[in-house]
Amino acid sequence: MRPHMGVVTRFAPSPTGMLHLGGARTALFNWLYARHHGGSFRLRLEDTDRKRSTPEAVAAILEGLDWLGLDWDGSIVRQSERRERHAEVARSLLAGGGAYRCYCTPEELAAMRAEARAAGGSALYDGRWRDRDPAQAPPGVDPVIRFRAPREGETVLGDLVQGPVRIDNAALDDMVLLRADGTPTYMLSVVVDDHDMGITHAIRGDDHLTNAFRQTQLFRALDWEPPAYAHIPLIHGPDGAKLSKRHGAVAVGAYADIGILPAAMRNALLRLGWSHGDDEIIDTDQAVRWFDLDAVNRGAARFDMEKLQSLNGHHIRESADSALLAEIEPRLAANHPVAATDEGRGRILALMPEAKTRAKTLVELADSLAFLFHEPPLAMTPKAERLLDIEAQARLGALFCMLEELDGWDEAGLEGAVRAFAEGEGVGLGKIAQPLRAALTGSHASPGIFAVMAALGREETLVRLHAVMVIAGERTATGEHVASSAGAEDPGRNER
RNA sequence: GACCCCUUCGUCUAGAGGUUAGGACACCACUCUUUCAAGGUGGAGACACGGGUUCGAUUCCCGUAGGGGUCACCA
Repeated sequence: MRPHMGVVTRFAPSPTGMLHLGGARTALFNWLYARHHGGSFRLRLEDTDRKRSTPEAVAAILEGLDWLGLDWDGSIVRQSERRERHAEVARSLLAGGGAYRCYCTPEELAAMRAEARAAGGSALYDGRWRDRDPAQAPPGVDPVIRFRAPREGETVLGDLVQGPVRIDNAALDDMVLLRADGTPTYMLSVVVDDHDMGITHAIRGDDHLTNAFRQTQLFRALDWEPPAYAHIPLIHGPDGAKLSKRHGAVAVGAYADIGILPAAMRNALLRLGWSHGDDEIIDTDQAVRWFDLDAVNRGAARFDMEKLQSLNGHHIRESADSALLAEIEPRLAANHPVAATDEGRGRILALMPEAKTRAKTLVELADSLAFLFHEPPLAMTPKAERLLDIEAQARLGALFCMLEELDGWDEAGLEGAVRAFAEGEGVGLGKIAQPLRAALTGSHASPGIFAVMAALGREETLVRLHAVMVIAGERTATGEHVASSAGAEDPGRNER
């Protein structure tokens, strides 16, 4: 498809809950389509159900879109504020015979449905007031206004994703346009607003497919041109069913919390149902350039957390160190105020190039760097504990003295010095690096040990090493470890 | 139940009437290596089934099965 300047898309959530994965992807596709064609992307809140719509949900949706980086054009349209316009359209339809008053009570309708279902059919309104004389209206019943839908023939939808889809008009009933209290229903509001807003393309979930037929009929009755519809497949949970609260983390905010980058989220959502050959890592500029509806799949997709994390890892690695620092600084500073100082930021930045190749989420990234701010003596993981055996402690003592005398303190110099030290000891580098890692980080796994030493700085490195030696000394003294010939009060000094 | 949609490795997907059916995640092995990752190399792994159409179908058509969606004075 060629860029089409007149494109107007919209994301039209009903503010009854969080912005979930499905809605986020619908928003993304509408946004991408508009941006790709140089058109505009509008936001409309479908809050005609006053009982279920909440300001909290509105806030959550806006926050979600903001996080995803999906900006809309123009002002937000609140459907509830357009009630009068909707009602007016319904009245004009009524005046022209395109709609009629129905005096059925909810009980009557329920009975009708039960009957239809029992007879093995679809639970449709049978149109009993369609041609009935309003003079027969029962007293005291406020009528609803129903659309006089065509009963013969079929309605064909040229869906941009699903292709041509047709349905017998007999399979559709006369939907309610205006409730008994005079408020418009969703079905009416969408049509009027899509028309008034000049929406050219309605991209939405597959679950709206049957609505499209009804809406198309309404458009025609009003003598308006319906937008082009594109019904994208739903996102399913791991069990293959439509995503819902019971699937756990479906609100986009939950992904922000676990440290997913918006760029990664967009990438993941984009690849669910849309593809561009074998491309997997797609940034937003490319997405805008490449996105079009003809490459959208028709089958539903399941959301894969593992793949999101992998994608997130890629996007983290491609992020600037300073951007990542800004992301994790608050997370780190919550437990370690030093992290928010120049000194702290310096340490984080020094290790960022190393750390970012290892993290799949910002949470992991922050966690992997937290040791920088732990106070010696460091808490040791069991594996780290095991690395610091008597022999290792002795070597660390000797290493401590060597490092104390070392000129300069940069990564390359440290690496050279420690390698030389290992050689002098007649052991592989691992025999030195691992205990050293345990002593400096409290863990058996960390970024490269020389980068860690450089980031920590000479003083802190020595303090941490010393702390380990002191503890070791105390343990030997109290007989906590079986003393070997190397075990003396201070392994460092003993070696000398 | 009625109507509508869908069906390629476990998952997301590419693909063409004739391909060794490609990639990514996950998995396994090897490699790199100071650890863990990342990276590199390799491996295992799919066209739901049955009929057609055709010289040839995984690809086109029709069924079947399976999955999903919709059937409100909700959106």
